[in-house]
Amino acid sequence: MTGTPSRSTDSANGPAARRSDASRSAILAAARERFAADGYERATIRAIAKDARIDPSMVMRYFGSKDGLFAAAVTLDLRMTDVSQVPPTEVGRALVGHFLDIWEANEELTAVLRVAVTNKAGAERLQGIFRDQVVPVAQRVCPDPEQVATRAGLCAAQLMGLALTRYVVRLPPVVALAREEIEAWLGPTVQRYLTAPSP
Amino acid sequence: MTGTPSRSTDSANGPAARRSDASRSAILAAARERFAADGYERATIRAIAKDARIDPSMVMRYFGSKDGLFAAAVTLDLRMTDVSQVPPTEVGRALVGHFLDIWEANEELTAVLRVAVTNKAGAERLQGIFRDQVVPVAQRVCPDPEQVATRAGLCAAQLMGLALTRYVVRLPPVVALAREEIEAWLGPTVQRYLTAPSP
DNA sequence: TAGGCTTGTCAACAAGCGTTGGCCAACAGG
DNA sequence: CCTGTTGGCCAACGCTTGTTGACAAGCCTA
Repeated sequence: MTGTPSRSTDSANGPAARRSDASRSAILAAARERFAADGYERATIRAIAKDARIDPSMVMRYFGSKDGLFAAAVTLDLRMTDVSQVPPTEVGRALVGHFLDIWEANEELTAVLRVAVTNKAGAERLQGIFRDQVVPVAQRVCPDPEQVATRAGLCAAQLMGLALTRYVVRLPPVVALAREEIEAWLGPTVQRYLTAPSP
Repeated sequence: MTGTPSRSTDSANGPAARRSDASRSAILAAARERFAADGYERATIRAIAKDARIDPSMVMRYFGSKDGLFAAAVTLDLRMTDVSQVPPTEVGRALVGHFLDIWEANEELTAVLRVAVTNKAGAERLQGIFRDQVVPVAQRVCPDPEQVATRAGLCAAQLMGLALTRYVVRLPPVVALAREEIEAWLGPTVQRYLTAPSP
């Protein structure tokens, strides 16, 4: 998999592959899963270490503390660059679909959301994601630059509400929705929040 | 069992006033506050008891366990009966306003939301509130009886998303919104989810 | 082969948790 | 008065948590 562990060239090859990389990534994967399923407090270092089949003290050695582990495990990239390529009237629907993709691809967003609710650092992480990744996208579709933040916030409220009810609280009617239904219902909403004239 | 410590009339006077009622309600108030601010795990019995200026063991005596305390502290009544009195075209806006009222009147809804994210019993409590109090209201405004649950779920997603971003995660642009702005933006959304033809 | 990092195991620590039971003071009814 | 019930505090229990340090085995270089 890793091919050459690169003992020789260390200069431009990134941070020098270590023998423990397998353990590191096993811990990170287990951590993501536990944080997503249990939230911050109930995702214990001991449980994560057990999932990764490793000693809890190794988690501490590699990541310093539980906070450090969370910071290392949850680095979220929404990959929202291609929004300018869809027709302007379909931006809402495309964004809804994109978020559904991300939400179902892995558990990182669920982890962020769950942790953000009970942990201050988690909430700040989510605020940062919104500021650095959501607002800039809204900036490209939104007419009035003064309203960008507000409109992005409205979209976030709608999309995170969907995620909350569908993936976390699991309200039965929201869980039962098909992908196309979600796009058809929420697409126009997001579209309006982004582009409609201010009411 | 309980005997009759009541001084005078015990027949139709409810559950017989006790000498400890002041302590009981102090505990319940502190519990609501802590659950809303910290979520289930971090809202410790010891902290709640300290807020209520009482010994932790009394909390156990009165409410049996931490689960029992949560069940007793968070009994949520959305008071959603008067929806039939507003003009049918204004139902969405009225509902948004009503929820803002409830959310800002006390901290119970925030408590339910925060606990529902990390605690299974909390999630079931929220599902019950949705089933028993939200869906029936939608039933009265919604044309097609087969779609009532779906449409109620969509409204819940939008409204809980607002609450999540405004009162829990505190995204700055959402916190900054004025009440009229929220009603103007979300009202039409909720209205559409409830009454517009299925897309 | 010797010596220094790295990776891993094990046992323990202090702190905090929910929970329990015993004890004392204040009250109530006879 | 005495007696039983109630309200309250205190000290402790068993357990789990994040975190630490000592120590053995493995690898790499010299």
